[in-house]
Amino acid sequence: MPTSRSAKASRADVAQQILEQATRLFAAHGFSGVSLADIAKSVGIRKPSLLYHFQSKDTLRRSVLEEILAHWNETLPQLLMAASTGSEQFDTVLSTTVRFFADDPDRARLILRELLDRPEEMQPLIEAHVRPWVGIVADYIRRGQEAGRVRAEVDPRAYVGHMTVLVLGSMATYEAVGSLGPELEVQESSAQLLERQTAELLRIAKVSLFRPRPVADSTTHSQRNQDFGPERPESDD
Amino acid sequence: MPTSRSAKASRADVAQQILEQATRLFAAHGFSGVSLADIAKSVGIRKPSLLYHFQSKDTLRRSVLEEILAHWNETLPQLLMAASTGSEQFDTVLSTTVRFFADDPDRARLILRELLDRPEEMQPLIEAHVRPWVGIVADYIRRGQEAGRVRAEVDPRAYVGHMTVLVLGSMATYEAVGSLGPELEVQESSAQLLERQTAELLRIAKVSLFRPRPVADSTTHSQRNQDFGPERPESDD
DNA sequence: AGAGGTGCCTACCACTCGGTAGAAAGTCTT
DNA sequence: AAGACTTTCTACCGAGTGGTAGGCACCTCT
Repeated sequence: MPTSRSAKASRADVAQQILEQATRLFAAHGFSGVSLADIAKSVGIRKPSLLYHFQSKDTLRRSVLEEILAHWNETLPQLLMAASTGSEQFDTVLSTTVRFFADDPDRARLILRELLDRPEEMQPLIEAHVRPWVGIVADYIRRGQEAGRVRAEVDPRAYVGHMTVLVLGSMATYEAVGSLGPELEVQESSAQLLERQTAELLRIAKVSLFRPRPVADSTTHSQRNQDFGPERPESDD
Repeated sequence: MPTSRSAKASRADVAQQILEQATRLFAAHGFSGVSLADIAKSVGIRKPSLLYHFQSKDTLRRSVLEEILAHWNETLPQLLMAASTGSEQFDTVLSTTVRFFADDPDRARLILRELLDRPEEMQPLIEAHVRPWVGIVADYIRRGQEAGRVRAEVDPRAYVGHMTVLVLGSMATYEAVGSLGPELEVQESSAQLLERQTAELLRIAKVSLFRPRPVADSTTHSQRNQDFGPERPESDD
């Protein structure tokens, strides 16, 4: 076993570079649209060197996917522990999910591609990595429905499914979709575009979940949020 | 030029079969995940015969895409003419879009893949085929905002973009996403699953657009739609 | 110094890819 | 029946694919 990692490009370092480039290229062109030589070239090595670190192309694909899911499993539970109330937990899951994919849209592209290419293989991964917090959100929604805060017609699990797809799809295609966006003449930066998309996703997710607050009358066209529910833990009936 | 089409498998017939199988296979495995031999085999011919009908693999890809867009351009304007009021037009565009992809989820998969694989190439196609009715919807939303019917914070074009992605993504991955759905023990048929998805998409699209109707108080948990706006053409302020 | 391991390389393999050449088979017109 | 045209076929091509064999430089430990 190696004892010191002083010299340049230790093993883990190269493997990490390969993973990064593979993620980028698979996300952009799909698994079968990228050759091992392409990936090796973008790392600056030859194909057999790549196969020294990952036994096969399929191993590399699985590693890329696992890295994303591992990162996900590191991120969410940690933030979730800080949230005590159900309302905070819901907010955490929602905004963390959106930001996780906004931080690196390649993640969304890659998972979306896997969902399209290998739905049967993704099914158990969804079970393992998504179910737990689907449970948290679903429970919160159910309690919200009992309290009258959440729209009765919402099916908790179906809601989570649709929001997941909305986030994945929006982030995966944010350039093409964003170009439909507001009629700005000025060019928006990618960061700005992503920020706007993120805010809008959160809005849609909340508004399609929570019942509107009962407001006496709405004669003014004020921009006040009428049904952003989770900031108000106690329902009023 | 051919004068009679009596015999079996006229030219157009074979070309149509090729298009259908190519659509199916490209949707399932992606453009680079399918070989011309695969497509030819599923039609029951050899590869050179396929290349007799379509000069190259890329020609075939473009033809598949064009066929879908052509079908789309046949469907929508026709239904749109029947709709007189802005509210009806909005409803038509929304439900037609959802049903167009629910009718054949392969359409959604294929377009989503193109969006991922070739965003630059898709941009002008989006311009040409999506802009017109984005305009209709955006105008309707803007008028709705002036009348106070539509949430002021909605950006019309961004809204259309997100709804498009939501529909595409939901239909493209409806099996995987639907499996997260309600906790039914009974197996749901694909048709039922798609029907449920369709209804939920329409719900989300409307609820995230229209302002809730002012209701005096909501002490009962009635399932009455509180903010399905478009059935009520005149606003009340 | 030298043994052993690590990481990368060149060279090569069998196979598949999209695409072409050109002959054979069918079909229609006269 | 004969010619002309359309459609399909077999055979083949060069390029590129994932993957292997084996050597070579380098580092570390004894």
